Amino acid sequence: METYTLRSRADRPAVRYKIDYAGELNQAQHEAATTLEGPVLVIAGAGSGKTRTLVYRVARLVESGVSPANVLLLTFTRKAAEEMLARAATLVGASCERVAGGTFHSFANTVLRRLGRQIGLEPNFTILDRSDSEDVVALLRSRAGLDRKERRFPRKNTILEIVSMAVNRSVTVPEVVEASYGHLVEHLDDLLRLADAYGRYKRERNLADYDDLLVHLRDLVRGSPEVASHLSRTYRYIMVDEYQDTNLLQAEIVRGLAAEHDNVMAVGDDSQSIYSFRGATFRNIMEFPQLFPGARIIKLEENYRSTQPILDLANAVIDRAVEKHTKTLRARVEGGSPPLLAQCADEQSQSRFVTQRILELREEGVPLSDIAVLFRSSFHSFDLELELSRADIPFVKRGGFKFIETAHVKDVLAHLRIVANPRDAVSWHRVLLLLDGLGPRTAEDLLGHVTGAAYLQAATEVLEAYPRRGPYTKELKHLAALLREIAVEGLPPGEKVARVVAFYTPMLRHLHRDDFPKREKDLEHFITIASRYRSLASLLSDMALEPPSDSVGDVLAAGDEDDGLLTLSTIHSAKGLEWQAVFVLWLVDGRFPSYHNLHDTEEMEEERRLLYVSVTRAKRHLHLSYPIDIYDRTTGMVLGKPSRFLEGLPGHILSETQVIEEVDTR
DNA sequence: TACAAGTAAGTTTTT
DNA sequence: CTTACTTGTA
Repeated sequence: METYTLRSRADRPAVRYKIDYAGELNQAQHEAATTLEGPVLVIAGAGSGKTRTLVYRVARLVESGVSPANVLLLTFTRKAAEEMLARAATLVGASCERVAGGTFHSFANTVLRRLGRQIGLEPNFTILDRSDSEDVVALLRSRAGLDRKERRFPRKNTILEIVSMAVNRSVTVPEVVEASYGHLVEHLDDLLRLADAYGRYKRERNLADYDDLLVHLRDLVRGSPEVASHLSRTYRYIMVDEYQDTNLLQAEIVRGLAAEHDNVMAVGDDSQSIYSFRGATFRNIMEFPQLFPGARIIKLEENYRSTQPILDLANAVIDRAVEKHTKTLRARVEGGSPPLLAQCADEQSQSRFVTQRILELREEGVPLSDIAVLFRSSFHSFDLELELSRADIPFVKRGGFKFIETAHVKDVLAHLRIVANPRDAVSWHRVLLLLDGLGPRTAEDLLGHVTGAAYLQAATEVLEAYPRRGPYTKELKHLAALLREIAVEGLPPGEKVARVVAFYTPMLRHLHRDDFPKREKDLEHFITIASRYRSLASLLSDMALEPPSDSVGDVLAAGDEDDGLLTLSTIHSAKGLEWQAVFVLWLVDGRFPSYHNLHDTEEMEEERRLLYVSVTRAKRHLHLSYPIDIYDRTTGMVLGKPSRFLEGLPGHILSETQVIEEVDTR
């Protein structure tokens, strides 16, 4: 038969992009943003436009015709994901907001609510936060009779640290004890029994702690080929930000999710790995090419954030790291002067120095919202907070204690969690103890009956029919009525919270006679937060995974924002952020680096990276400060030596100054 | 026996 | 300010 040839359609348009990718990104960024298929590792130095690159890559994917629903963006906080997607949306359209995004934990939560049954997890499981987990451990410990004082058995906090460390580092409990808790070796058998009981307890009551979310998701993608393949086909393009702060479990999850396509872009900076206490390891970055053979590696080294003198300090700090990884930041921003190192007589003087400099900066036109004060530990800012209030400088504090972790908010939450998961013994326990005359013994007896009930209705009937008599008999009936009331499907979450608060307020007043007004305000605030939600389930998940970090003070202060709020933050919570002016407090050996980590090289290296992260948050103005001759009561040490990370730096890197008192000449 | 209230000490970083 | 332990009370 003869043939007739159709000519190829030369005029068929290749995808036409609205965005000029080559023009708006530098060469390395462009390569990263436009490489869509296959594994890619992006080593992104601080301020190198990593976020910008990710945003453009999302846009590129969408412009190339990939459905947003097939893209997964895993970030360190949900806020980071939201911001990136919003920016991508302004580039190519609102559909970008349909990209799946969030933290590993929140992603795991979503998937497990849908598919958890495969591994024996009911969809209404309750997420335990750290203090919930501690409650469980305390209960199990006393049940096992391990709280008798002759044994000097470790505290619940320590027990959980060990168990959690084992999970996140993917090692066994004995290995953790041997490596980091040598003094507890004699208790190893009991620890193992307790760890075992803890796992069983959670399984029986449909509870999951933070670690479980990751473990379950890992098991899901590893244990069941159909589920893995289903997920892998849903999420055809995966991006993981802050890869240096992922742990082995998370790497396994990524590996499993990408099983069908290998389309993974991991972005990170080994010099900014600061979460090893959570099991994170920058080895994940190093080993990415082994996990994904054929991975393309792209380095972003040009810094668009800071002036060269600031980067000189950053480079000098990280240059002395034991394991250094070949990356030198080069500034694209002109000018700048060396960072200031201020020696202060005492803590007061440091606080006043910072306050005064902030006021000067504001005079010079730097808005408060573009200034931050960073510190190693949350409590390092207490004195400064007083000084700032005196000077009428409004601020928000990130990191440290959150409003959601206060006892009264947790009490209210516990009622709602019972409704969501009637088997949640932790919340039952908490709620029952609130009743007058009802203590741990009675609560446990009641729990035996209550959590056997499959439905809330049955559980409330148990409360009403409880045979033992006490001052609490009537209150149990009230509680039962409340729980039934807020279990009604159609009632909006805000209203549910309001009813619990109404029920709880008399107890609050009784429990906290001295300071209940402050706490009542927190609860009102909580009602407001809750009314933003459509479903109780999403409210509860968010409160566990992405709790609002604001406190009552912040809400009030936010009213008068002429030039915004000053930020106070732990270094950990400052990750990924930037400001025109940055202050770093307490650069004293023993505080920063923290005395906890003085003995261990690995941990000392992490402290060094923490300083690197702090320094690279600053765009133009950087102030480091330290008080001298501080007597630290908890350790009995006199802290007087500047941080070892600043020792022996070339003279021109820092400009050193001594803060002195004005001489009163009146 | 079970609960409440009072006293003495310990506090990194976070999902 | 919270937690663990001690003492006091019904």
